[in-house]
Amino acid sequence: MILPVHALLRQRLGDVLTSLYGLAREAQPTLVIEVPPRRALGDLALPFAFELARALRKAPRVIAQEVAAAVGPLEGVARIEAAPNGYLNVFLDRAPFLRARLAGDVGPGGGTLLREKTIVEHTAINPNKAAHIGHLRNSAMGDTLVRLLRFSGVPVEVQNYIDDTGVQVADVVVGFLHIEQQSLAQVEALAATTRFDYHCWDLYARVTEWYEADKSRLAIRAATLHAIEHGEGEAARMGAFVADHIVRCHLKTMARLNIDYDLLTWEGDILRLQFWATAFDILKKNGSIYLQDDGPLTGCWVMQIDDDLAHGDARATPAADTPAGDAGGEAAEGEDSKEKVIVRSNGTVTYVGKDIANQFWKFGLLGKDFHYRPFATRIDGATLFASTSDARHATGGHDGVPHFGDARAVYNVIDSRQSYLQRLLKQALAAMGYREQADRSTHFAYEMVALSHATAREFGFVAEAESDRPFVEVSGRKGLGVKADDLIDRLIAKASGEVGRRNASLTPDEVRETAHRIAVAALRYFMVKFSRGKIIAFDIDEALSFEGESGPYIQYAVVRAANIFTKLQERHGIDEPALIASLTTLPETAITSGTDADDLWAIVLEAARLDEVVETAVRTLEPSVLAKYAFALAQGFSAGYHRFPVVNEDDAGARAWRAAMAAYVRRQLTSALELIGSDVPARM
RNA sequence: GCGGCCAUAGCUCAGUUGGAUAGAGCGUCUGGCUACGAACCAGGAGGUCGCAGGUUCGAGUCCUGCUGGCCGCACCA
Repeated sequence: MILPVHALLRQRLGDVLTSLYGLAREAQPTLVIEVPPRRALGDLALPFAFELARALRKAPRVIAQEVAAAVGPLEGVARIEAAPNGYLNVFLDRAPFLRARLAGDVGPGGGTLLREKTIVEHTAINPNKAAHIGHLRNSAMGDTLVRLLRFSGVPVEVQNYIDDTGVQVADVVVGFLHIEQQSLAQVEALAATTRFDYHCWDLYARVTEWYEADKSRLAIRAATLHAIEHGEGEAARMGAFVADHIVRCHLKTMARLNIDYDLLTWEGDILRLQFWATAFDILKKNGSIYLQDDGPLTGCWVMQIDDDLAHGDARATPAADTPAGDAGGEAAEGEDSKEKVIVRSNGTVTYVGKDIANQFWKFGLLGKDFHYRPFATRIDGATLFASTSDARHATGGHDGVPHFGDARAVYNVIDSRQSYLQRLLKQALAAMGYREQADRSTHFAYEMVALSHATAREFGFVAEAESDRPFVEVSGRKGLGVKADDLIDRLIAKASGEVGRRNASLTPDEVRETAHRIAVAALRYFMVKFSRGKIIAFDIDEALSFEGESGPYIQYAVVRAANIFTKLQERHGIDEPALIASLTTLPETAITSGTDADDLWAIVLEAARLDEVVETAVRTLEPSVLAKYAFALAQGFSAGYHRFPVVNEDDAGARAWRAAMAAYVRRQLTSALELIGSDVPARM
């Protein structure tokens, strides 16, 4: 871990800049710390002298020289020198650096993040059909964000929002009742004996066609939706059953990928517990929304869309936010001002309204709470809770029910097509005067997953494979897409073949377990290796490949590092703790002098940067930063693995320091893989 | 029309508080298993960073304009 070194350097250099040039902390440039391109130049580099050159009327090189001369001894730092071009280069004390980290003296910590309760909402799949590949990007990104935050010491609550009262559930209910003519009892029997989520997948596509064949049938959908919203009759009971059962299917699918949740929040509970009514009162009193009495939106409660906010962050210039309350005035001034309907003229609330209520609740601003019930068992054996409207089913405030909601920061993991609506949420908070909450309300947006042409063809979607675009869009509505479980199954099957071929001594169970771990690494790495703003053209062959830039490549590096210690034990009778202990007495030249030493050390230094990389990943909300880092580190290790033999090395000093490098890389890569939700098999 | 995102090697992508010679995977060509496991490694070829201005000691990165592509801007969610 490198951040403690950064902190030490910033502290001391800040002092030096003050005493040398009379610069107060506020007057100093941010002390950017980077890694020089080659180890011979140093281990850390600071370019602040360039920035100060003008203000101090001195050449960067002179500043760097003066600072270097004034720094004095610093723990863990071998020397600091000014480069001819003006960089200040820092050389670390290599052997003590690695010893301290292997001894566990330097763990994660020292970051600058807000360590207060944070809610991350992700997954939120409509509970009406099987999860598909597109959903996996959401869940993989969201879960990795959660792990990154927790690694950084932030307490996180993971929520999965379940839209059990929406049109998509209604559509499947329509399919069962009107196309398949099934009773609730028959549907229950079906669910008990089939892949229910797959059945609903197909049924949903049929319902879409059924509507298209006769548009008048859309009235049935409207009636069914109304019945579900009001909890009336067979349709409502069937809707509840479908949602519950499909959610359990989704949980199983996600659990296969090491993804789970603290709480399921059900939209139906938001309705039944009148969360909206409460939020509505607040917004009305505040003037944030008002009844439109003129024009096409007559009879609707609408919210003024603030153009300043529409541009991005709800950053507050005092001029921009003070008069927000009087938006109730006529639209006289704003030629391009818009209104968003929150409550329809028929009195029903839109999705935005429900979301506003939910967002208020997440921040503890609603003055109301759900009841809670145990819903399922989590991966680690703990209880997954779900919201409920019924106090009788609730476990109350005792029995170990955590205090849900009431967070200081909220991340909503939702695809970028919903950016506009997510901005409305921020605006609603800001308009209410909850400026801080608006600022800490973050839309974690990402682009969609499409299919490559080859994969689209492979799945038989020929008609959709237009040639003018580099990818084919998936559509749950048309049943066009790759189901998550199918993909996971194929990955496991493929990996099983490989593992079986390479490890004849493994039992079938061991093969399967190993293949599963490899499949998870492959899939989850693929889902996070691209930056959020990129559309992924999913290609089955590329995803199934375990070579090159992949999760399994990283796992393979860790397995090899582990094997070194197995062999060391076998041939030299030395285990990892003994080896680490021996580092204090053996010569250090293998890591301190010469080209080979520089290259060995470079791998160690890179391994130490995990905490720095995690901080960057969180600051930029870009899990791909971690993925790329883990791959590069594995790559560095793999190269070193060929160049620096351990077990076959005769020199005890070289052997020990090389092994120490392997031990540290192994630990850091294992942590990095954990952050993308992947375990490391013992063999592969 | 307004707003957001995207444009870097043949293909897919990194390059993240502006910094030292623009990197990686795939593909392609050459070489390496008498093994700490070749799911690997070494090396070659491959780039006017969409275009034009601007800011700066320094721009793939920041600003302005433009071009091309995608997505939003519902009394759907």
